[in-house]
Amino acid sequence: MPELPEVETIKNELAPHLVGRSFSQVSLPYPGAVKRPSSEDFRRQLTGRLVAGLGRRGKYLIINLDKDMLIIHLRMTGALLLRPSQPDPWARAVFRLDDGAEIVFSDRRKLGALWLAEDENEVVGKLGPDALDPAFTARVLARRLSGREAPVKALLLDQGFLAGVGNMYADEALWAARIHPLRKGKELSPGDGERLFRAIRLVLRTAIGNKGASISTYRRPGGELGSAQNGFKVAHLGGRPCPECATPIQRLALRNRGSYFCPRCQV
DNA sequence: CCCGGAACCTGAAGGC
DNA sequence: TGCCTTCAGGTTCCGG
Repeated sequence: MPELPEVETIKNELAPHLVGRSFSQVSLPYPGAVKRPSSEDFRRQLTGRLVAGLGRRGKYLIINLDKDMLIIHLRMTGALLLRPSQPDPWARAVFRLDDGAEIVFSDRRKLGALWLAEDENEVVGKLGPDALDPAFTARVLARRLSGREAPVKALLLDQGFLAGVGNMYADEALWAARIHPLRKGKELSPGDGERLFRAIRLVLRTAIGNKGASISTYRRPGGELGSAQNGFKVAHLGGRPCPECATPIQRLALRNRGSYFCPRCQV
């Protein structure tokens, strides 16, 4: 599932193909993928636009244009693929560039979303601090945790609390910080908060270095897999021994999501 | 504001 | 073999 490291990888690998190019043709096999404006206006207004640069806020990819910006969220199964060799049955939008290249927005479950916006805050305005933004510090995290009754895992998944962390990396960060996923935000000590902050940064940076995690459908723009999943300690590893103490990793359901943790290390 | 649950989606996997 | 249920989880919406 694309979380911050996956979107960052896609941004980095797509940029050389996109920056300085313009969109010569946009087609929408699934117009429902466009959230704003209407799919017809989206197509018309995007055609001919020049790409100035790529950015990211949380899990949102932001393609800055000479006017306006194209914002893409991949949700669960979305991918942006360069020149797919086979016809893609899950193509929801196809962007042809002025050099003949094609970028296909492929999304099996149709949960992904596209916007054309004048100001990014129309789309990402309610996000919390980006997990890799220098403005996000241990002090900021501690302040945001204070007084919160919700389980810390639920807070990490709330993009209004912190933008970029999803289910996999929340589990990895909580394991690295030795914090049980059900601990309430307000019950975390200053030491817990400091360890959690460092764990979040380390886990995300390591995953970016490994070009993201291909747990299920994630592919990089060239079709390659990421390798971050090979370094996972607990995420999706129910029943396997904890790398620290060999206790079997447990799974619990939190908000309809699988949460993996070590019942001995994480208290 | 805070919290938890359902809905949106489709394909894979498992039970019987 | 085939039908049915469950699971996968990022986000938004809604009710308490």
